[in-house]
Amino acid sequence: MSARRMRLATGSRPAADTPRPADAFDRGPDYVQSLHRGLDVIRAFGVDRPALSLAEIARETGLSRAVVRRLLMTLGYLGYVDKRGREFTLTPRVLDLGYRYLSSLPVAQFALPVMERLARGIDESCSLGVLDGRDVVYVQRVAVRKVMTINLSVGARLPAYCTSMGRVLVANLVDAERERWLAEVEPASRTQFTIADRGALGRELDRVRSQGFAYVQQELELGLCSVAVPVHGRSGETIAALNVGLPFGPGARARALSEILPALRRACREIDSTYPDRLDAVGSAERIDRRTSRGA
Amino acid sequence: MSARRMRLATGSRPAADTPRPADAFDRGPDYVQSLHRGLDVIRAFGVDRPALSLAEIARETGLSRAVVRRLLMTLGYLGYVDKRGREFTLTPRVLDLGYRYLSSLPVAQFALPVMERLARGIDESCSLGVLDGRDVVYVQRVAVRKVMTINLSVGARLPAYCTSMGRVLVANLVDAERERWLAEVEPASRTQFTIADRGALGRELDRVRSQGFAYVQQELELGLCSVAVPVHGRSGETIAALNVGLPFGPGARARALSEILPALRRACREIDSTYPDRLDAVGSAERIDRRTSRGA
DNA sequence: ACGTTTAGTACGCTTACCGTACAATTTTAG
DNA sequence: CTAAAATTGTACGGTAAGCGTACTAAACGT
Repeated sequence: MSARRMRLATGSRPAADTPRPADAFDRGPDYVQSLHRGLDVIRAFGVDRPALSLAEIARETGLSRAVVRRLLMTLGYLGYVDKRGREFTLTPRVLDLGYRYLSSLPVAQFALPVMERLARGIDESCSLGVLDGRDVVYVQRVAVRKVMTINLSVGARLPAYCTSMGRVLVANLVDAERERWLAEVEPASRTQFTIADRGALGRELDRVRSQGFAYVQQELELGLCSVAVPVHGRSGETIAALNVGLPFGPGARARALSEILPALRRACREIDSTYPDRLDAVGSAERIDRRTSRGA
Repeated sequence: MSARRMRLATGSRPAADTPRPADAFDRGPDYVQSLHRGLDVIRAFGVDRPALSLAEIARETGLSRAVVRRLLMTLGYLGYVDKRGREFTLTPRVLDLGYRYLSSLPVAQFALPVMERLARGIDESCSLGVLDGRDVVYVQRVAVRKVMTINLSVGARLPAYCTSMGRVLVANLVDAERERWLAEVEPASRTQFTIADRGALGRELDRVRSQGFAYVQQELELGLCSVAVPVHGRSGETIAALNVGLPFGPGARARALSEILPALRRACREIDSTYPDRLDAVGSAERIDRRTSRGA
């Protein structure tokens, strides 16, 4: 019996009894297995695995070789993967997919020139990020030469709980979502300074919200600090976060608060006023538990 | 009768009679419809369509509403799309897909710091691109404030035939592929300066290859010029192109050739020497005709 | 209030997909 | 250099996963 048939058993609608944010997606009867599997094949590739063989992908994804082969042939036919000998690689075409998202986020475009000026002015890297579940995702970035241990570019992800942008974004979620996020977050002590306690994190979020910015010092990584402020949409809701990273050292905090923060605020006002209409999507914490099993 | 059954009729292997580059993909018996359709749903979103309703997507993709719904539910379940009211939007998660490709292209990482120095030195924007079929795809970019009519970012695409990076990349393809590319290109006169003649284009490509760089003046757009040089992998093959754009004006050409070109060459040598092993994929023109029907 | 468009549900049909099994090829090991 | 191991490619029967039509319900526009 098909999974879809279950609908008969359960009766009518899937009954949104859990206080889920209105429009949630179940893995309900409407679920296309092949699409899920195909996307997982793409995700099998990554930083440390630029080229994979059929068998490797099959092992990686837990799918049968026959299935992986069909999926790869399809992706190849569509131009998303290339084959050299027995190795498969992703093609620039998959970038196109991601680009769809970026170009549907106008603020990423409008912010760029402002970010360039800002980064030059203070000679530190500057990024724009949005929230996706537990992570901050970088949607725009202007780097300056400084050699940092962390090399981030557009599309990169960092845990929200220990980054300045993450805190700003979570702090400005509507109450219900923030609570949900806090309840589900799993903070880890990345350094000895990381706030890894749920309670303390909650209090910090309150503070961030009321003071309108987040300053994080060596919580993600030793030697690294950052300040972030919220970027607002037309109707005032937070749609992104803008941050500046700086090396830790004596006076880092003072510099962050007295020099950088005001510059960030100015940049934000510019962005807020510059861009015209579409104010869309900061992303939400809703998605937190709807991940594919083979997470992150 | 299933399409896969056809294999019985055709006998053994699909017979690579056409002089296709060794490992080509057919839309053969191994083809997963749902994956193709699902990816098309993602591609339905774009610059001018950040939020779409079910019916709009169905119209856009030519799929039945029931199918689109199932695909959207699946994408939603996996966290690739969000739903607000009746509108669907892409989430930052799709960026993750594109990011897989970028991070599997090491040169994009290694080039960044070099590009930053270069861009600052000459105060002009600098980009790194690879070839994908008929297009150049931007995989890294360092912009400077100058207001250009064209606003490019990572993931953007431009036709190869009328851009400096495109010419460099095509010029350095192996002979067979370059011929193929030339035979299939459909040049259009984007400005009165565009080389829109196949023969002239072929000659220009030869020149570009022998001289080791491409200079393009107002062929893509009036007021815009650019110079590009090839970036090499370990084994000497061209794996990307590095370019600098500059505004057109009297002396633009002179400046491009006497000031910018040497700087580009220097930057290239740095990149060539810097990065360690993996030299992968410049992308190829192979994929040119394996596009989904609802192309670019 | 009424027609029109859109979203959601139901369900029978079948094809598109699955996975096992086998053959051909390449790689590793001894 | 040959045997064993691993990987890719091919074949094919079974079926459930996905399809699309048809209908209902809700939302929208005027």
